[in-house]
Amino acid sequence: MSIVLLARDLGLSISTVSRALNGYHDVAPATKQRVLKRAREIGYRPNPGARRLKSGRSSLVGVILPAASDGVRFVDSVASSLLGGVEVELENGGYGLIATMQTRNDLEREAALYENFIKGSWVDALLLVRTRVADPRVELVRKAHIPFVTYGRTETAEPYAWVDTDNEKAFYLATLRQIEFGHERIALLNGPLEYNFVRLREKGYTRALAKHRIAPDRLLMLNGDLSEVSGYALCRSLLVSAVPPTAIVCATDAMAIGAIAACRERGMAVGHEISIAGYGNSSASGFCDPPLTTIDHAVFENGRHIGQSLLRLLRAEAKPADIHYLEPVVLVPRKSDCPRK
Amino acid sequence: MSIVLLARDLGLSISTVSRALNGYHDVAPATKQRVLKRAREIGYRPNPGARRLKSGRSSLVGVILPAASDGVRFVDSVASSLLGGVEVELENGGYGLIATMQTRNDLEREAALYENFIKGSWVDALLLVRTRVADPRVELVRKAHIPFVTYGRTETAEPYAWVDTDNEKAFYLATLRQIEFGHERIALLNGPLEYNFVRLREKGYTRALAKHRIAPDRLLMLNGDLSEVSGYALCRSLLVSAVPPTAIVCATDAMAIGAIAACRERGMAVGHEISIAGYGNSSASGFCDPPLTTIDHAVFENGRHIGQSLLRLLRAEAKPADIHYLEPVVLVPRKSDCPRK
DNA sequence: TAGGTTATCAAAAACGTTTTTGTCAATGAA
DNA sequence: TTCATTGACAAAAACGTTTTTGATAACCTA
Repeated sequence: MSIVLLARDLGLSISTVSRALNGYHDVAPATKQRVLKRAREIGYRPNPGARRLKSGRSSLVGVILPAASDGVRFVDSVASSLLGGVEVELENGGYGLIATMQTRNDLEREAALYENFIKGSWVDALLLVRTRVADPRVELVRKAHIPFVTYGRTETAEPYAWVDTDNEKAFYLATLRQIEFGHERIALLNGPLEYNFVRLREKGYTRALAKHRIAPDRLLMLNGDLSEVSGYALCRSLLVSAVPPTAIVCATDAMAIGAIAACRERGMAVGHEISIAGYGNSSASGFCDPPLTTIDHAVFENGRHIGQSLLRLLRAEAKPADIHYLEPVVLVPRKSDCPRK
Repeated sequence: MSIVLLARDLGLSISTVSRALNGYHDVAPATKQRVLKRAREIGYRPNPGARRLKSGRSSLVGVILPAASDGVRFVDSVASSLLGGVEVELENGGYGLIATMQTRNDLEREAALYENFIKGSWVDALLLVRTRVADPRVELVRKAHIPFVTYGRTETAEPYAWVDTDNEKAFYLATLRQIEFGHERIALLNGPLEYNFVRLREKGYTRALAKHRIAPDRLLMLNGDLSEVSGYALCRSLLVSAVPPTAIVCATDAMAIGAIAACRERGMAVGHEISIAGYGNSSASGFCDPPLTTIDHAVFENGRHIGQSLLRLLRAEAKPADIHYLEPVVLVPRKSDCPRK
């Protein structure tokens, strides 16, 4: 009964206080100031439940953080920076960001989780992360008529708002660099094919090969999870093959670090006898041996773009079809890749 | 107006439907089943806002994820596993977990954020992570009379519910191992002293030294952030000092990896000429060169303990003073540390 | 001066639940 | 048979907002 107390304290009606607080224009400037001042003094905070119940709005954007499965730990990789960027922008617009965890990743539970989140009107808009090639969440959320932005693209007929890193360009650049180094047998250590970014990285890789008329070799395109263990295991299998690659581009720095370990184990000098590149410019990438050539991209900035896009959608300043942002990438040359021997 | 529709559909009163749904005992078993069945068919979900408004309860536990500052990125380090464990347990108890981000970490904003979260009755209980030695949040939350569990301990007079990793033991073990290797000049590369776990790690370190009557040397106890960069810089400064250490224990694997890089740069063979140990058993720790001797602890299990504790508190099955759980640690010996030359 | 605007505020009706207080019949004890 | 008890349901009052609709006075315009 907080707003009634505030109203009583001020000698005003509840409605006037509410309208003053919400910035309506049919309240006298002087009164408005008086209300605002007293509200601050008294420490009044509108009950979010009541507000949401009445208006249907929560001033909150939601994100469901995917389970840490397949070694693809979204939370652990970029979440901190990305969500930080989102939050910072949303805050400017008077919105908050809340996250909930998805502990299992079977499709049914996922759908139920999203349904609950939306139907419960927890949030006014949604951020979808770690998009898959065919992602049922996009349709599910669209049907709920709630604004949403995806981090990463997906295959769908209808237009939708997305922000993505230029994964294709990244792997085009990384692969091209190996080709220019004289390599021809270049392996790709990639992630699970269900993820869209994995397809895009493969696409960039094959495009670079095609440009130089190098036939892609299926035996050199391996998929694991994105972890060090996986990078180690896949690289190991490559090295013992009949015709091992002379260069390896990896989907993550973690995989590259695993791959480096595998090479070291076999006595191969990475950056001399074999060429390896990673992706992500992780904090460790500059400190492994040899320092990793990798791809850098501004995750925090990406988060800010997402935040801004969400705001524009919420304010109906833009249609989903208008919101597409491809974050540029930049290759960070270090010592792990090298000309062909 | 969803429950009224359901009630109308069933030919029952709203109150009976509500009581059936909430498991009261003054509704006939047959009626209860009928209500439950129809509710499921119709896909009825009580409006969380209305429920919260009326009952004051949200069936939600909240956690505020600290900003990624000082290189101490909570979200990126253990959050995924920890929160996963929390969520899994809470789910069993009919509770959910929501998180929000803390983008800045000045004290005022922090207090305001927590105030909002609590006063807005967003959550029924709170999880406090990354505790500091003197942590104003504990008092703040206690005053709000809301159940809470801290991950990590803090210095406070009143009893409170905590779950923590045995940081002291971890560094006691790691340091002891170096001593048994014959080292006497053992450095500690630690984190910001404001964090409680940092103090505990220092305590474990000094306790091991004391046991063997080695006088702690302030010049060997360095504090940085917990990143690779910091480990690199601190280690570098140690190596050029008058009497460099022969062993280094680090507060994180990341720091250890930075330290290894610094040693390599100066041509020192880690695991032969100099001994280095990390903490956390990160996925990278097994793949660096040399593989890192480190401390392992079950973060997910820790999360589950937190979840269970939260549930017991919420159900008033336990008092905060009864809830103390110290997670055991285990040393993982690898190749980065070695007997004194 | 009369009629219509506008500026400022208030009354009251929701929003969808939970919970308190009844009601009414059936049951048990005396 | 009578009175208290119990079992199963319903009525109605909140919870704290937002929003629609009104009301009043002051201000214009003609």
